[in-house]
Amino acid sequence: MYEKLNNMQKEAVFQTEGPVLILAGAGSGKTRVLTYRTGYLIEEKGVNPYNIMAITFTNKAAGEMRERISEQVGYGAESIWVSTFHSTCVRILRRHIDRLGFDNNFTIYDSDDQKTLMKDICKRLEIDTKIYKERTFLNAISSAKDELMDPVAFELSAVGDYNRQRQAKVYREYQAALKKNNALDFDDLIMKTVELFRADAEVLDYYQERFRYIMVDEYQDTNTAQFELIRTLASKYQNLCVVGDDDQSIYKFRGANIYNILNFEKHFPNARVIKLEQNYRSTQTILDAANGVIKNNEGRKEKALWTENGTGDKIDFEQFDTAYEEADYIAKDIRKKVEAGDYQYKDCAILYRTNAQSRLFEERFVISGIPYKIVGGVNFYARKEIKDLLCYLKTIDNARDDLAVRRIINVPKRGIGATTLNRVQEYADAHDISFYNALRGAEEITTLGRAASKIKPFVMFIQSMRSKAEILGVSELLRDIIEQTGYVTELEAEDTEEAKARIENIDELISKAAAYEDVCEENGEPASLSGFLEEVALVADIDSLDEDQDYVILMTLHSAKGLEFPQVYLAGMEDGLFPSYMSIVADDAAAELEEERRLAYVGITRAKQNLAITCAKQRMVRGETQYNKVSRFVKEIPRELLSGAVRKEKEHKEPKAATYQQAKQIFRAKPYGMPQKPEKSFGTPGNPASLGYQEGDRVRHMKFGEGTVQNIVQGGRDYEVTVDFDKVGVKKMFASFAKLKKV
DNA sequence: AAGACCGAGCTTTTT
DNA sequence: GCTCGGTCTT
Repeated sequence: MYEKLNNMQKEAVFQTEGPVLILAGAGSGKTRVLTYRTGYLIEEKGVNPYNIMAITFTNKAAGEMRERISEQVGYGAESIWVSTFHSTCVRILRRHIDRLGFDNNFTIYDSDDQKTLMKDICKRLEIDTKIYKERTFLNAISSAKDELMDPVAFELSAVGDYNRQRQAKVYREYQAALKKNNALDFDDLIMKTVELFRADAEVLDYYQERFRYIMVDEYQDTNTAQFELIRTLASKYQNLCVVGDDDQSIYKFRGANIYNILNFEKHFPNARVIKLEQNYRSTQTILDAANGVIKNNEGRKEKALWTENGTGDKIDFEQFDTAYEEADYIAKDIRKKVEAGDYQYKDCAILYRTNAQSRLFEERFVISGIPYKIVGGVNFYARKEIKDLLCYLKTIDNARDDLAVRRIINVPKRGIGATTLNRVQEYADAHDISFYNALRGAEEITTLGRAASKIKPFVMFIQSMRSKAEILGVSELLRDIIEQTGYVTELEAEDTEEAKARIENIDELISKAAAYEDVCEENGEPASLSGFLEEVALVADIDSLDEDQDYVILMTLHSAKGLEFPQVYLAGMEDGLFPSYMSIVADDAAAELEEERRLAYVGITRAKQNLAITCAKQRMVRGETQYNKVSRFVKEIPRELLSGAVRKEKEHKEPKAATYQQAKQIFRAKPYGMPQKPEKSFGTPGNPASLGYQEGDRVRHMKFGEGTVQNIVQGGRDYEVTVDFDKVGVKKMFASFAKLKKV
């Protein structure tokens, strides 16, 4: 079965002992190598699956690897530890963090929580957040943690630098507050684990013994803390295999240390280095373009991708006058290719530099009725209604998380305001107890007066939920919270489309909780509240990509790493946008431009068969019109690889404002983008009767009011309905979005 | 205490 | 252009 591998891949698979660096170019079959290697370890080398660990960055990658390993290995695959850096650390910390003075049921703070906490701290330290931004402090702290620098070390490094000394003070307070709340932020997860290993030889030895064979994917993205974690774990047996591509290192801003991969042979002098350069994904044209771009970077490990896949089509390069036309072209191109049967929607991906660019495409797709899915942007779990409910769960689970308690104490409104909260906080500080415990003894707080009577029911409620939590499952608990707080009832009363979307999200949360319980049951583990909260804290948007559903995928270039699509559109290839203006004017512009270039390389190499590169001469950025030149990266692609017309002629300049307004209407109605499952109306229009109205009927629209249906035409995958509204006149709209009701 | 109103800042990327 | 957060009003 190893005959399926090329010679270099075989070498990588068979080299099981000692440190190994696999330099795997884009699309060179590294996942295959890792899974075969795992199989080889178990079947040929007799290694116990229990002693193997594979670490990735995203849950999606971990899931895929787990799946492919179980196909490969069969028996015993489930005892291999395959997971992300963050969840690995959480699993370890849940068992042992008490040795560092935390409770094992700590909560995990996301960036919203961090900011709230930071705000608090700045207030307490009397720092004016108009001058010194919370984000700046948090970034400084995050970088420090990436480098394993604790507040003491930070302070030492700040000597003579007043600004840095202030940051050190904030850092110290911030850590103290986290500890008081029994909470960790994302960076702490890694750093505390390293700290634990350093502080406790017994624990370290246990995990070193357990993880005798360690594999790390996307190694070029590890930061110093992650490197130290891996190095420490592997130091006993030295069986460390890392896979990465320095050309795809795109997370420097997040602390990724490219020297982890460039200097691997220095860290592990007896390391074996294996290069995988044969590409199985793309056409030679695409690879030539990618090589043409990346070769302009210095300080990289020399590699040249090649393939046996054949030349393939040229790259379609198009420049437009405006970003609207760009979106329009891509939408039409996708439609054309889908209707010709060349591709399904899900074979197409639009990649861009910034999330903000997604909006134009979204508007265009809504109007054209093209199903799409945007990855990134506002995370499901960051939405208000979801966070509110999760904070109820957090409060029930961990009474020491003051942040969570404060968030929900007046949601829904209980008539408890800022003044009351401040008085409770003062009391809590004075008596050195948690916020929640101060609430429990509200009668004792003399300054409160009558407000104490409003607090009592809240405390009673949490207490009762706490005892229920022992018996109820997470989903039942959620339902109970919703029921008793009247959260959904309140939303129903609002009776707006936005409120409905929120309710849908809440339903989705309940299903996710139920799904969590099911999975736990299957695995024979107890479904704990903490477990659910933890899972929820560590999911990224990219994890929700579902390959079974047919939609065009829109995402940033960063999110696209590790994925591949038959048809890729690189949109907004303009100097100032990509490479970003920030990188062009940066102090270390040369280094930043190299990072941008790697990002371009990642983008190009996502394409399997077809690549289109587009840009616009003019686009709106932050309400201002910008005029941009074609990206320098496009110019680095050999000209003969490009085809496509530079669009000069103005094809039917339809009144953009009108369609724009139309799209906006639809937006207002559906503020959260696509539903989780694309609506039926996308694929199969069904018959006109399913609309529930016909020509001549009186209908009501949520924005336009009442009107008379003039015409219903089947247009592609949906019905186009023309309605004469009493107030606003004749409008054409798609049935699936208009949500017309017969009156 | 709760809702309305207005101005600032944002947009590089996120586990 | 839009969103968030702060202030002002009731």
